[in-house]
Amino acid sequence: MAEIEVRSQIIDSATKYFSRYGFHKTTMDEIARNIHKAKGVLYYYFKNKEDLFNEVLKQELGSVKAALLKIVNSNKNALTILTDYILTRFRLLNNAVNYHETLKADFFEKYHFVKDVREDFENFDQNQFTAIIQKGNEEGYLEVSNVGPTVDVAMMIIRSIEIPLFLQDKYKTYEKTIHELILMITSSLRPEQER
Amino acid sequence: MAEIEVRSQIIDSATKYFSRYGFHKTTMDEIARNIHKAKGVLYYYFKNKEDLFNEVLKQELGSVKAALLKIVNSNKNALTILTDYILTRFRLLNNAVNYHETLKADFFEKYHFVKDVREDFENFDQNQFTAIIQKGNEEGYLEVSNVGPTVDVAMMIIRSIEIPLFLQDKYKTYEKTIHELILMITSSLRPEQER
DNA sequence: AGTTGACTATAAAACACTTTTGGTCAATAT
DNA sequence: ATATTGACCAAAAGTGTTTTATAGTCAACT
Repeated sequence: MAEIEVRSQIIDSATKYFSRYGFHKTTMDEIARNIHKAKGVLYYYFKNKEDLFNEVLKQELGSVKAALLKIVNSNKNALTILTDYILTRFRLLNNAVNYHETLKADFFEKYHFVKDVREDFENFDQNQFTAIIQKGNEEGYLEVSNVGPTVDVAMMIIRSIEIPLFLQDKYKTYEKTIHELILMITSSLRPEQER
Repeated sequence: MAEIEVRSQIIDSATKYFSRYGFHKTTMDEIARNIHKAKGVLYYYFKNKEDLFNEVLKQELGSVKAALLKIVNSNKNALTILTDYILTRFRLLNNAVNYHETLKADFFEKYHFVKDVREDFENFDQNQFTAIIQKGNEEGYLEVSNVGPTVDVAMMIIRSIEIPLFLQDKYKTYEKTIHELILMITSSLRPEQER
C-alpha cells in the first residue's frame, strides 16, 4: 500500500474520532484499530498525538479556506463577495468542531501545538479581507481610505463573535443579527453617494 | 451598631475577598474574620454565600451603571454620548472582576444565582443604547430608521468583544481597534450628508 | 435585634491503588 | 530500504477511600 494512502487513511480515521470525541477522549489505539493497523504505525507517519491532531485541524481549516477562496475569486463585485465571505465563514466554521476545540482551549488549557495552523488561518483571513476591500476600492463598489485599521476592526468583531457563536451555541439566536452586522460593516465601507 | 452599617461592612469585606480570590476560593469565615465578626452573622444579613456574591456583583455593576447614566444624561450631543458610553463601558467593566467571573462561568459551570443581576445589566444597556439613538434621531445627529435591529447588532458586537477583552486579557491589544470600532458604529448611524 | 461559637452535613482535597493510554523499539514482513 | 507489528514501559487518567475544609444551622447569650 502506498505510503501516502496510509497516511491519509490515518488522517481520515483521526478526523472521525477527534470530531466525535475531541482530542482527549480519542485514543491513538482506536484511531489505528479503525483502519486495522497497529498503533505503532501512527508514529511512523506522525510525531505524536498532537502532531496528528494538528494535521486534522489543518485539513479542516484548509477546506474552509478553499471554499472562501472560491468566493473571493468569483467574478462578483466586492460588496457581494464581502457579504458572501462573512456569511460563509461563519457557516462553515460553525461545523468545524476541531477548530471549536482549540477556541475552547484558549480559556483553560493551551493547545500550543496548534498555534501555527491557527495563525495561518488568521493571516489568510486578514489577507483575503484586505484583498476584497482593495478590489472594492478599485472597482468603486467600496470606498475605504484606511484599509489596515478597517480590516482590524472587522477581524476583531468577527473573531470575537465566534466565541458565543460556536462555544455557547448562539448560532441560531444570532443568525438574524449577523445579517444586520454584515449590513453595518458593508454600509460603513461604501462610497458616499451609494449609502 | 446600626444594622445597615454591618450589612455594608460585610459587603465591603466580601467585595475585597471575592475580587481578589474569586467566589470559590473565598470562604465565608475569612469574610467574617476580616470585620471581626463570627461567621454566623453573615447569615443574619444574607441568605447564603451565593446571595452575598450576588449583592457584591450588584454593587459592582451598579457603580458602572451610575457612571454610564451620568454620560447619558450629560448635555452633549448623541454622537458624543454614544462614543463616551461605549468607551467608558469597556473601561469600567475591564476592572469589574466579579463580573468577569460570571462571564467565565458561562463556559463551564453556571452561576445561576447571578442571572437576575446580569439580565438587569443587559436590559439597562439595551435601554440606554436605544435611548441614545432615539435622542440622536430627534436631534438630527443620528439617522437610524430601524432602531431595534441596530441596537441588537451593537449589543451583539459589544458583548462578544467583552470575552477576549476581559477573559483573555486583550484590553491593551484591542484598545486602538476599539476606537476604530466606535468610529465604524457611529459612522453607520449618521445621517447621509454628514458622513 | 444582633451576635456568637460549637455543631453538622457536605463538598473538596489528599491519598493510595488500578487501569488506561501515549509513546518506544526490536523484531518481522514486504 | 520501507512499512508494520505487538510487547513493553512510564506517565497519566481514573477509582475508591479517607481526611480536611467549609457552608450553613441553631441554641444560647448580649
